[in-house]
Amino acid sequence: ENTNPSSSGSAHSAAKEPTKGAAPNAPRTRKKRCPYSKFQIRELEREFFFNVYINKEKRLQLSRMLNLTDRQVKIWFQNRRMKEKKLSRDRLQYFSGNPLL
Amino acid sequence: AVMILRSRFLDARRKRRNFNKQATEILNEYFYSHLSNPYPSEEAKEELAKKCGITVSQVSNWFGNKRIRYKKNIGKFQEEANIYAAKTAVTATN
DNA sequence: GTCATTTATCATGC
DNA sequence: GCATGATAAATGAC
Repeated sequence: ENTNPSSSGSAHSAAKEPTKGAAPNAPRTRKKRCPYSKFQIRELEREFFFNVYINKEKRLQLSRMLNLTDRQVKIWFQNRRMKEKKLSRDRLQYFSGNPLL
Repeated sequence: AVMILRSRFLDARRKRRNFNKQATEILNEYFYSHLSNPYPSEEAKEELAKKCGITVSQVSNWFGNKRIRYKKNIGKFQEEANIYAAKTAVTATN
């Protein structure tokens, strides 16, 4: 399902790389948002269930298994923690003021 | 009963419902009267949320979508911008 | 690290 | 058929 642009070979073939020698290009293009596959989400969620904060070792391991960069896995956990916090806020707001509780 | 509430909560989060006309009116009024800096503070968001009968997150979502969609196609919102510009001008004179 | 945001994508309303 | 609200990747301030 997931047609990852960064296929086999170099794991960091992103569109931007700061240290590129003789190319002081200022307009570094923002990486296009690519939704992750069901398999990738399942594995990320599985690890998130065990520990909300992931180790550097497990992060590297996961990134290799899911064909993602370390940065992507790190960012995913950050966004996932924010999502969890928002879910808690929404739950509180929704169930508060409810006559059934 | 708790499970019913929980399922209803999950469904309510997934289903999308349009805001009523009055809420959209209030949000647009703020947006076009702060077009140079359409970034309401946290306090302003809370006040807007209260006046519109929606949550602060929904206010943030509305401004996020409005900013990007306005920037992507200013021409499409020109008529709308003129309407609210005139409206705020009238309220300023009163 | 958090967190507001940008952007694209998803899902629904009509 | 797009308009619109919500969510998912990605960035940057701090």
